[in-house]
Amino acid sequence: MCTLVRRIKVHHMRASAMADDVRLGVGLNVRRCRLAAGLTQASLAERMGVDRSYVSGLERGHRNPTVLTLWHLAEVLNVRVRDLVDGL
Amino acid sequence: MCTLVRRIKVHHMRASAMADDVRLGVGLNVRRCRLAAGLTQASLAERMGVDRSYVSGLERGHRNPTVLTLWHLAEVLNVRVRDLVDGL
DNA sequence: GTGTGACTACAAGTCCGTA
DNA sequence: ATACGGACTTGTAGTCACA
Repeated sequence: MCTLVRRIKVHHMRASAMADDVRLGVGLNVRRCRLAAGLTQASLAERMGVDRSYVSGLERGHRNPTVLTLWHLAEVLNVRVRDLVDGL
Repeated sequence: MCTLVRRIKVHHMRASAMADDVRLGVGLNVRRCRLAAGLTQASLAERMGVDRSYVSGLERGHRNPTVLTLWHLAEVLNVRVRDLVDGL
């Protein structure tokens, strides 16, 4: 499981900090694309067919979305998935 | 463009077929990058700290990895996450 | 218009094996 | 060296009421 990942992957940084960075990076990308599209969290959530609170948690880096979720986001935001993982 | 065509066709396809396309797309990208790095599934799995059977299922499009998993893959494969979501 | 904790269902990911 | 499966634990998806 992920405990193994931690043991192996800790080179110079703390594993939990890296994980947070990744999630927050995606969250900020989502927020940037959402605002660029002129959408509120509520309207984005409605177009995706998910709850607004999920979008909220996502943008704040509290969620670790799957590639399927990223793809749904990209569709609604009219961007590529790669734009949502920018900086990673 | 391919992505645009896909986005249009989406309205006429079953949702599960789209999901399969996304998962398989990631799987093929992973396989391509892994072979380019000269790694076996076993060595990739070991370096990531995940089970080898997971890598197998991933490359065959049977898995829906999270962004954290994609990031771990990218690190070990020495590529960017965007390279793993190429074509999406 | 957004942040948050608690919640259930189901998928992510493990560990064992087979071929 | 890889595909594939079963049974298992952990975590994500997705929701809700309330701040």
